[in-house]
Amino acid sequence: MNQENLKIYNSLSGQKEIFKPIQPNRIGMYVCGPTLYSEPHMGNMRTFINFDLIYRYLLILGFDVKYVRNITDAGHITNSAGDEVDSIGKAAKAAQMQSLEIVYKYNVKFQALQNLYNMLPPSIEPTATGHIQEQIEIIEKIIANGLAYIVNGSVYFDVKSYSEKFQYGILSGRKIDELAEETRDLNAQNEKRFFADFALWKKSNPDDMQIWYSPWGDGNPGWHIECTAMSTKYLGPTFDIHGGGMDLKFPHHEDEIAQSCGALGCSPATVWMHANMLEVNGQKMSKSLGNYFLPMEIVEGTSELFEKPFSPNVIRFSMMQAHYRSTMDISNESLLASEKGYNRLMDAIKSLERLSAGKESSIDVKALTESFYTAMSDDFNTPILTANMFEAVKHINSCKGGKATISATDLELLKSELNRFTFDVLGLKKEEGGSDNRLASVMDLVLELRQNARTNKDWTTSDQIRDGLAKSGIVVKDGKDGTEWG
RNA sequence: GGUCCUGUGGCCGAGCGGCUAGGCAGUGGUCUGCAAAACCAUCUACAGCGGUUCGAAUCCGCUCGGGACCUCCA
Repeated sequence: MNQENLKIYNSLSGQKEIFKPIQPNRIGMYVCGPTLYSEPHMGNMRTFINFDLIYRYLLILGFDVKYVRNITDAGHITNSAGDEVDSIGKAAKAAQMQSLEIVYKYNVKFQALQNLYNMLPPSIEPTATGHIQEQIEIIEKIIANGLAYIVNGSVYFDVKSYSEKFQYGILSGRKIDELAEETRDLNAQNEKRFFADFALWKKSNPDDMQIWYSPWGDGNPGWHIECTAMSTKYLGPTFDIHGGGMDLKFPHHEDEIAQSCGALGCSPATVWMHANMLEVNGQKMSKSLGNYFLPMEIVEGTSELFEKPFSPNVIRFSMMQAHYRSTMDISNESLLASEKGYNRLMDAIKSLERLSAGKESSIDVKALTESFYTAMSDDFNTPILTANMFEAVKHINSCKGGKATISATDLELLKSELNRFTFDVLGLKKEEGGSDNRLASVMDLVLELRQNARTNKDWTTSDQIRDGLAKSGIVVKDGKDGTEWG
């Protein structure tokens, strides 16, 4: 399996396409990151975990990937009704903090969550406030191209003029005429000439928490312009992959396309990828519905929705059992099921290390490991990948039980590929432990004593040892060729 | 109201014209001092109604249900 076989579903065309990087072997990828006005919830994390998976697999295929994920730390005042919706400023006022204090606070948490869920750091995590100048420059270009207008210190994108040269709605499939009918009565008194116009720069209010200077007066950048400015700066006018949550498709990504075309004359990305929503009882997890929970609540077991704590690995694995383009329902039951499956996989990987090779293999190991690549190269199909990995699990267990065999070559192949896909692609964290030599020698002694008891059919003693160890979290399993612990 | 997605067995979740994934749970075995695990076998499916086709969960139409976006949102 190689780079040429990779297929990716492109939201722009609505179909899977063979992926062709703009430059051979190199990929520029931009993913819309979080707005840090509160702690990211599990739904937010799903998107980032999915793009982490995609990033990881692209690396495995040997691409040189530049992965840019922004941090939105500027409040945006872009509501079409003209209302103030500066979420960061609002949170700051409520906490009697400054805007960047709020952002910093939640950024620390976000970075910790990245670690917790074993996400690789992007190549760059640029911030909106660090790129005000770049945003102003893009806006100036759009104005110079006659596709934006200034009203009372604010700048708006002129969707009607834009539509004469470009197709507004190309990504989301929306048509301006249809949009018009629905919203015509919403907000009549508005600075905007046309309801679909959106703010590139918004004049500040006296009580704004953050204000920047611009050629048009003091104000705030519009919501969409930061992504255009930063993606252009770090990846160029057109790059390979632009990703984000499904809910950003319209208007955010649509407007990004308009801004890039309007300023630079070209669409920012050749491939658009959208990760689908995490759901609770069939409904999108969201702040406003209140059906969300925080990543730490589930790991610590403090959420009422879950009867016990679940490890980040289990949560991540459970996400990998759903496709990134499908909605995923998370529940106590689904995590319990994933936890058992996860343990099964991990046990098999441990068993694989101890497996001894036979003369030949009773199954086609090469075809099996190739199926891992086939699954992932088909639009990152992790449910198929995990299904195929469980085929490997089954075979490992059969070998262990003496009902199947594996050759030395195949054993090495399976070891390297299964480990690669488990840890490097799915991004499950290797569990530490087992490296403590002192514990290992103590356990050898304890298990020897227990074995003596078992030989003497002294079940009271042997069970006492097993139960006692269980209290310390050490599980003892009596197998055919001796006792395992872990 | 508009645009789009979706409805798979007890649960989660793939497949998207033929060969009926996978995980969890259930049932019956094997193994086992017991336990746990594992292995083998097995049972529950493609919302409904029509149509296209030699053949449909998979394509088309209608009906019913669920959801997303259209306003900040991962």
